[in-house]
This record gives sequence, C-alpha cells and structure tokens, in this order.
Amino acid sequence: MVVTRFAPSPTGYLHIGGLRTALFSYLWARKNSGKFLLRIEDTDKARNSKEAADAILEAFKWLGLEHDGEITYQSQRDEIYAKYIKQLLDEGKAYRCYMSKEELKELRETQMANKQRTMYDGRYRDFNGTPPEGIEPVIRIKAPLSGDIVVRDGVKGDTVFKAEDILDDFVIARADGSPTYNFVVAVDDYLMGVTEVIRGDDHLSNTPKQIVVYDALGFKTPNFHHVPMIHNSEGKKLSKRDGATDVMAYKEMGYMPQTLLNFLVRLGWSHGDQEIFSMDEMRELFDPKNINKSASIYNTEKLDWLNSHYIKNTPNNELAKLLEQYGLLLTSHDKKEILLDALKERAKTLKEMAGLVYEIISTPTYYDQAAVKKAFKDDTVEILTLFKEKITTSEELHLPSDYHHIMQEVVDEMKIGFGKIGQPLRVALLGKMSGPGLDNVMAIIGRDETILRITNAIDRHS
RNA sequence: GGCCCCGUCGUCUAGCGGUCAGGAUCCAUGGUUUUCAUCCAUGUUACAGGAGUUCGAUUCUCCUCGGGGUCACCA
Repeated sequence: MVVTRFAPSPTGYLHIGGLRTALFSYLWARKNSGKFLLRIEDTDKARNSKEAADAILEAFKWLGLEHDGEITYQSQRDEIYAKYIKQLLDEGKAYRCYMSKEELKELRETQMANKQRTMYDGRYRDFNGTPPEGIEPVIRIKAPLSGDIVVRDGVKGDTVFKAEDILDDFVIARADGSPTYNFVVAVDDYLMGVTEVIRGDDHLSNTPKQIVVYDALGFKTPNFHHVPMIHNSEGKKLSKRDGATDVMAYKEMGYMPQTLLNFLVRLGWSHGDQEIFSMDEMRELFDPKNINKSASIYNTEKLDWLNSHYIKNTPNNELAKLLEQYGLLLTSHDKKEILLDALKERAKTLKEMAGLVYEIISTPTYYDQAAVKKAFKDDTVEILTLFKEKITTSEELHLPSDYHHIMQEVVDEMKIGFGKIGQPLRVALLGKMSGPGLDNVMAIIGRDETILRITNAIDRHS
C-alpha cells in the first residue's frame, strides 16, 4: 500500500510550492490506490494559527484534493513523542545535555573564528557526573560519528552524506520537553505508515538527520522523493514576497481549479509532450520518476493560456455558476448560451469574462472618441436610421442570424460595404471598436435595447 | 565558508551515444474575422565552458564556471 502525506506547518496560507508537492503526493497515492494523509505540523505555538490551518483546508477543498482519514495534528501527540524520547533515553541512544544557550553560542563563535564547521561538540554524550544546577537540559540523540548516510532518493538518485561532514548530536527535545522537527517528522511518518515522502528538495539536507532517528528507533525508512524548488524570476526560492503565491488568490483572479492543477503538474513534471491533463489523466499518468531534477522558474504565461483553454472547454451552465462569484446571475438568462458562447473564447480569466458580460449588458455611457471619429461618416446617421427602422418593424427577431439578415438588407439596399454599417453600429452598441460579433450582441440585448443604443448614439453624434 | 543539489530555446519541458535537437508558451509575420479575440499556417531563439572516454557525444567521466538549497532548543 502506497501512503503519501502532505505536512504543512500552519504559519500562513497555502502557497504555490506547497500545493505542488501536495498535488504530487495526492496523485501518487491515487495512482496506486493508496492513501493520501494530511498532517498539520503545529508544534511551533508562537507562529501557528487555526486560521492558517483552515486556509490550507479551504484551498484543498477548492481544488478538490481530498485527503484520506483523519487529519493528524502534531500538537495533540505530545505523549507519543515523549514515549519515544524516553525509549531512546532508556536505551542510551539519547542523552541529556546541560549546556546553556550561552555556552553553545560561545562554542559556535569559536568554531567560526577557527573556520571550522559549527557543531555541538558532544561534551555531555558520555556524561555521568552530577549535572550543573539551574539548567533545564535538552535531549540530544547520539548520531553516528563516522560513516556514510545514504539518502536513496527517487528524484535525485542516491545522495551520500559523510557523517563527519554534516552530523552532530542534534537536539530532539527542547529544554521545555517539546520535541523538535526532525524527530517528530520521522516518528510521525513511520507511525502513520507513510511509505513515500514527497517534499521540496530544501529538505534533502534534513533527511540524513531523520534517517538517524529512524535508525535509532529501529524504524524502516520510507522512500524519499525530493522535488526541486520553484524559483521566482530572480532565480531564488519562491517566497511570499513574490506576489501571488497564495493559492486562493488565484480563485479571486478568476483562474479555474483545473487550470492551476494542470499548470502545477507540468512544473517540474512531464509526460512526453502532453500539456493538457484532466484530473483523471493526472491520476492515471503521474509518476515521481518523471519529476525532473532542476528547479523551475515560476512564470504565469502558460497559466493564462491554460485558463483560456479551460474556459473555452467548460460547459455554459458550469461557467454561469462560476461567474456567480462576480455577482452575475445568468443561470436563468434567456440568451445565456449565446452570451457565454460569444465570450468564452475571449477571456483569459473568469473575472475578465465577468467584465465582458457587463460591457455587453450595460448601455454604454461613454463612447471612445477615436472610434467615433473613425466610424462615423457623413452617411452614418442615414444608415443607422434605416437599420433602426427595419428592426423596429421586423416580425421575428431572436437569433443572431435574424439581425444579420437585416444588416445584410441595409447593405444591399444602400449598396455599401459591410464596414459602413458594422463600424458605427459597433460603436453605438458597445461604445468602442472591438468586441464580439454584432449579431450576437443584438440577439443578447434584444430589440428594445438595440434601438435604444442606436438612438442614443445618433443623438450624441449627429 | 562546509556539505548537498542542479545547468537543453526568454519561460515550461522531450531527449536516456548516431535526431535537420522535438513539443508547448511567449514573440513576430501571414490567413480567417466588417473590428477585437478565437482559430489556422509560417518563422526567430537552446545543449554554460574546457578536457577526456568513444568510430561518434546534448547524452558517460573529470575539472572550471554559474545558479540554488542547507548548516537552530523554526518547521
């Protein structure tokens, strides 16, 4: 059974990078009919908040990433950690260290001055005298002093660390008794039955420490997959400063969940030349062995392209529902199909699409002067007036083609080019030179509104 | 600085000793569209550098350079 997990610390919203590792973990579990677990790493009481944890859950919900089973909260597992710390103490694999923070700082400064690497010197490793007064000890694990630690990584391959280069007897429990990150991660991953750890490669250098914990506890290590970072345009680790990294901000900007998922799955992962992946295809095709080794730069050009792709391919009734978040109630609009069909090819975001809807359904109050100048000629009023008369008296006027026929009649009778009526009519209806097909626009707003807008335009510009 | 990871078009990537180095995006041009957008077609642009190994290296090895990550009683 493949068990993956996502283990955020609730210190803020869910960001793009976290979402991508969550997605990878989710997909790999689903692909293998396994489990995708969620663990909230809320041991840092000062920085954690309930709101942040809720924000992560909200983002998961929006994107449809469902986790399995109950959520594990590390803050509720003190007894479990205490038990394993005691076990290591009893077995002599960990020990109390009475060095004060000041002493430790001093040691580090000396080491830096001597250009040595900063590390704990192990002075209490075999201590069995009487401990100094007034010092609450930390608990340190006995890490190997020599030999290699090999991280067998599904993305990076085998990475070998020399114990003497990177290890010291690191702290597993603070003076207040609370356990530290590298300890609880190993304990939880094992206890939760996690078999595949998929996380950012900024954790690669933590992994040897976790392996030390696994070994001391006699736990089997999971498989690791360290996925490369997402960088900003400066090539640095993506951070909250880099603008829109809050996943929920994408909802507000009018991106669809499927867009974001598709965009992220292709950032650092690929399946041949395929660019478009439905959720089902992702679940079917994802494999961490196809994650590439190098960091990728976060760039939203493709995000926009994907979003317009998905908008174009979303059924109108779904689109209408998605547009409700912008205050548009189109579900019962009688020309909904024409309206959305005309607009879905033109918008990069849902928000933009909502704006386009408003542009059509609102009577223009402003006319682009350059457009007026270009479109309105001496015979324009005459042309528009004839068109207006014809639609006023016309029997059937519902479909775009009905309006088109009348435009055609005017063009034929007056022996003019199509642009002679099209350009001024466009300005009259929309106040500018660009927009959807006029026959569509008129069908959407209807006869009365069409007449009103033409009349307005003639009054203003004759 | 120590340790670790990485290096193909601007960007996302394919490639797993022999390819005109492919796709996507972006950009440009042309076509379609009365306009704009869509759509279609075409085009510009890449193997960081240097040594090896090999009949042959983008691909394997080493070095250099460049970038990133990490070195806590944070996670």
